[in-house]
Amino acid sequence: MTRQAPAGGGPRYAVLAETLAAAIAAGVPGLGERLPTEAQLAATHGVSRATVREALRRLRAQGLVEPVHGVGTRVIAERPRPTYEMAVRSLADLMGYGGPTRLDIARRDRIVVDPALAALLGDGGGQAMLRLSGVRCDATASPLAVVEMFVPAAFAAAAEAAEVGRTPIYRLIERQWHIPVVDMRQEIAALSLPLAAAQALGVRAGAPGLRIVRRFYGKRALLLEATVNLHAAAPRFAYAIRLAAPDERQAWTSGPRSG
Amino acid sequence: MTRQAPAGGGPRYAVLAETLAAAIAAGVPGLGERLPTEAQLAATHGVSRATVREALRRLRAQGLVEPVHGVGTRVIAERPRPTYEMAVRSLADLMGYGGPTRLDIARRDRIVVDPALAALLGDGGGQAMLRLSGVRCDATASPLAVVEMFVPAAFAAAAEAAEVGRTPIYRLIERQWHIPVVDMRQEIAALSLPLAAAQALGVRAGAPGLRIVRRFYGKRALLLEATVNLHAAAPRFAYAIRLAAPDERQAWTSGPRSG
DNA sequence: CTTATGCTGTTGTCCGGACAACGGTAGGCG
DNA sequence: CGCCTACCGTTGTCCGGACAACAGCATAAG
Repeated sequence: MTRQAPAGGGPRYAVLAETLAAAIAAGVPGLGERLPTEAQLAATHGVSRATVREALRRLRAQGLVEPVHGVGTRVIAERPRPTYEMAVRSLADLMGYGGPTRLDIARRDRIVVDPALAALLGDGGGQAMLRLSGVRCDATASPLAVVEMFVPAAFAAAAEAAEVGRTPIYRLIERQWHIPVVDMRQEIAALSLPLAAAQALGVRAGAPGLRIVRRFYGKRALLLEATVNLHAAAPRFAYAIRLAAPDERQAWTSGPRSG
Repeated sequence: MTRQAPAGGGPRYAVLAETLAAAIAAGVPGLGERLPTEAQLAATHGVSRATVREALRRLRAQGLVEPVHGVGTRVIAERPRPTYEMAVRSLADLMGYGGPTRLDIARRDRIVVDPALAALLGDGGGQAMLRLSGVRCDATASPLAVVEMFVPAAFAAAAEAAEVGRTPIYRLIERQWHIPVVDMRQEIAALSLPLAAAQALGVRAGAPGLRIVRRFYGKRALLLEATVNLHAAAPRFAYAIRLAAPDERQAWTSGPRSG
């Protein structure tokens, strides 16, 4: 007899978790209300409090409930929110380059963000910034992207480090000022490549290209870095990302197999 | 006396977790090696096995270790991976359309995936599929994208539902066969728009466009749906996504405050 | 030499209990 | 009436123990 889901079997905490999740989905207790106390659940379901806590841990991982120390466990959602996470584990991987790449900085200059650039970056109008311009190449030194990086004047010192080109600027900022990136926004669009970029990428001017604008923020929407990458069209370049359901999902859609 | 991090205080499991994390960062045990057994850790640190397991649970949440039933606990990373998650909570939000949109299906036909299409979809060569072709429009009925959707023949019945166009196909499949999407891959590239697509989008043939290929998978890499979207260039269309550091981060950079 | 069997060590599950930390409330005090 | 304090219920932490489920290995059987 095979039982995949812990509908009537499996670990007791899984059974209890499913029971409670079903009850919450049915609206008892409703949104914002409190579950019975852990001791009560243990008594009514004939298990120990440790088992109840394990079940509640699952519900918490699903975002259904939230325990409050000294008060109780509140229902904060009626259905589990399906969250997906980037399969890439770091922002660096997010850049989407398959193999190792190198960034050659050709020019550094200080600019003031004019309205046109502010519209592109979505932020920082009138702000003084350091601009780094260069080309990113793959292992065979063929050009992958024309890159412009913008760093607020306050963090310009980070761009003086010798590692610029090998280490992302936001990481240098994090190291020097201890401001971690908590938010990143990315905007991808097609466009006709301007002459200079087309030449650098080895295609004719006006050829279709891919523009990726990334903005990195610390806490309180503090802009740390903005980059504009211009790529050639397919099949020269494609930007691939992968989203996966987090591991926990397997943990609560099907218990550990047995039998 | 205020202690923020459980460096020398706080819950014992937090102290133990920090100790183990520091040891792993120092390379003992190294990547791929195994931690001492839970019983050994309990003995050497003078705590109960339950406390050890709570500490290991933290390390696991950070992606540092992975316990294997009946074997031991292996080190799978030397440093906590900063994982970022899509700020969007559902795959539907991922599509990146700001407002409500409508999809009009113009044609349905059955095809067999030829090598060229297999290369584009990255999968399913020689497979029989149902193809849905149409145009996605925004609220003002101006065209946003030319869409082609491919559904394996086994799931073609899902595309017969009346909700096609309002509900994603993968959701219809999930409802009918109870196969959830656990993996999604997306590939974005620039290209010159072919004549038909250019006309539908109201731009001249050969104008730059954005191609987004999405593939949805169930368990065991089972292809559920593949879509190809063609968009006009900036500023007509841009694909925006946002990544945020998950809440957990706070949970393990600083233990529960006290004092 | 290959296959089946049992043993051993490890993690997974579960129990019952105890005290600490915390939020909210009722009562006492000014 | 307003403020402070003690109390109570609840979750957080921690203990010690027990058995089940599982992977890997050594041994025995074919």
